[in-house]
Amino acid sequence: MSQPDTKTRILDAAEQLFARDGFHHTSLRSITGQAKVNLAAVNYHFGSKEALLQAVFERHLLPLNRLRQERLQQVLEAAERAGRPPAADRLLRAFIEPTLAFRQAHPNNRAFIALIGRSMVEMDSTVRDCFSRLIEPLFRLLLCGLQRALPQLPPAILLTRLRFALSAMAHTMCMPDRTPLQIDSSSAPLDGGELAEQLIRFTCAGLEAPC
Amino acid sequence: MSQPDTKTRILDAAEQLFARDGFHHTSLRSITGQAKVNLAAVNYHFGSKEALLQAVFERHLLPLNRLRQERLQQVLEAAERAGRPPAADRLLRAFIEPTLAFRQAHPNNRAFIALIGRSMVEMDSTVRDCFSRLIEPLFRLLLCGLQRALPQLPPAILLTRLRFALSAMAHTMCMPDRTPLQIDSSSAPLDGGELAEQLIRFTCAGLEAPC
DNA sequence: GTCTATACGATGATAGAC
DNA sequence: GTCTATCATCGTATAGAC
Repeated sequence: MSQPDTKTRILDAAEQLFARDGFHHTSLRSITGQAKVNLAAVNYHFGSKEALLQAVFERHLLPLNRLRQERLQQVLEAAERAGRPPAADRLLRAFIEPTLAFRQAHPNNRAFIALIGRSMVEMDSTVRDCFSRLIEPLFRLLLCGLQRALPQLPPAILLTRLRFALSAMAHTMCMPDRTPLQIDSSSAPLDGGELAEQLIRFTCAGLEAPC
Repeated sequence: MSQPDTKTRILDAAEQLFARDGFHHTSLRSITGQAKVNLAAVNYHFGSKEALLQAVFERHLLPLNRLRQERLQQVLEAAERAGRPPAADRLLRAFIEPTLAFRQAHPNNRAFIALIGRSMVEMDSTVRDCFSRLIEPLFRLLLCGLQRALPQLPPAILLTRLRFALSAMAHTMCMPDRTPLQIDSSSAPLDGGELAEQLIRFTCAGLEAPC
């Protein structure tokens, strides 16, 4: 088996280490060490540590976002044809299911999805701004669909509730079984599919609560 | 007006800068610069940057947690006396309202609550571990109360839903009007009290959703 | 006890030789 | 494209003044 090229080796190492240790706790020296390339190769190929983060995001997030956007638009168009508003749970499902499918498609993808979850709730402006640029068009589409699904909610209320829902989603993606509660439950943790179902049920009930 | 002592000046500066820029983007030099103390004063008074973070947490979180614990126990005891399970929304309210009241008690407290919100969703293990130690007994009490309020939910499901709820709470605390959606809503943002009401309504509906 | 000045090793980043 | 050398800045540690 031939080694992937320098750029790919750096991306692979960075994705894994960013997801495991976080952006700021990952040094370029640890990335280049694991990728078996020279320290300066990162700056040559990507320009900076921050630009490397963006490249890591774009490699998988652009295709994944295309998938989610297609699913969302299918739901919206089907509702349009039927002459009734889309169902909130179908919209949420169109958003969540491709993410889960991607995560389960390959063992390496777990690290990427964890990184995405971290980034959705990241307070650090370096990481958050970089991620926000890539994800916001999709969030906007979801909000637009939910406005049609739940026309009784004032826009400000819906936006607030969507933020609640996205926060819950983010945590589910990055730490399916740990935080913010570290409590060691005696019962077995939920598997990926069951967790996604619970997430959809929870957020849907919250979004649809009387106003 | 006499200056507060060195230790307090460091705590004040650190609290503000940690909340604004995050733990890792705040250098000890910027803290000691703003506090107008010598760089080495941090290590003398607190031992390390991480120990300083813990001191910042403890200064306000220990009293606030006592308040929240009292409120939670009042709800639990009132239900006990009435011979019926506590209401989920009362438990959530006992948790959220003292937090909001503290935040509105003094302008400087806003930075601290933002820091707490950041810490609840913090991926970085330095910040999260330090914070978790202080907050987990309270989370445990809340979980315990919710188990009585919602006995029909299997423990694993309830724990999962509580994690969803806490994630939404965390974001509300640290960024009442911005993230993860940066979308500039045309409608006016909700004020603090209304936001808390929406949060209680959302999380309560999610927790009580059929299983 | 408090505080200051200063130094150390590691980091992200860059310039220039090859 | 790659690598070595170098830089400013980071958290930390310590010696010694007051």
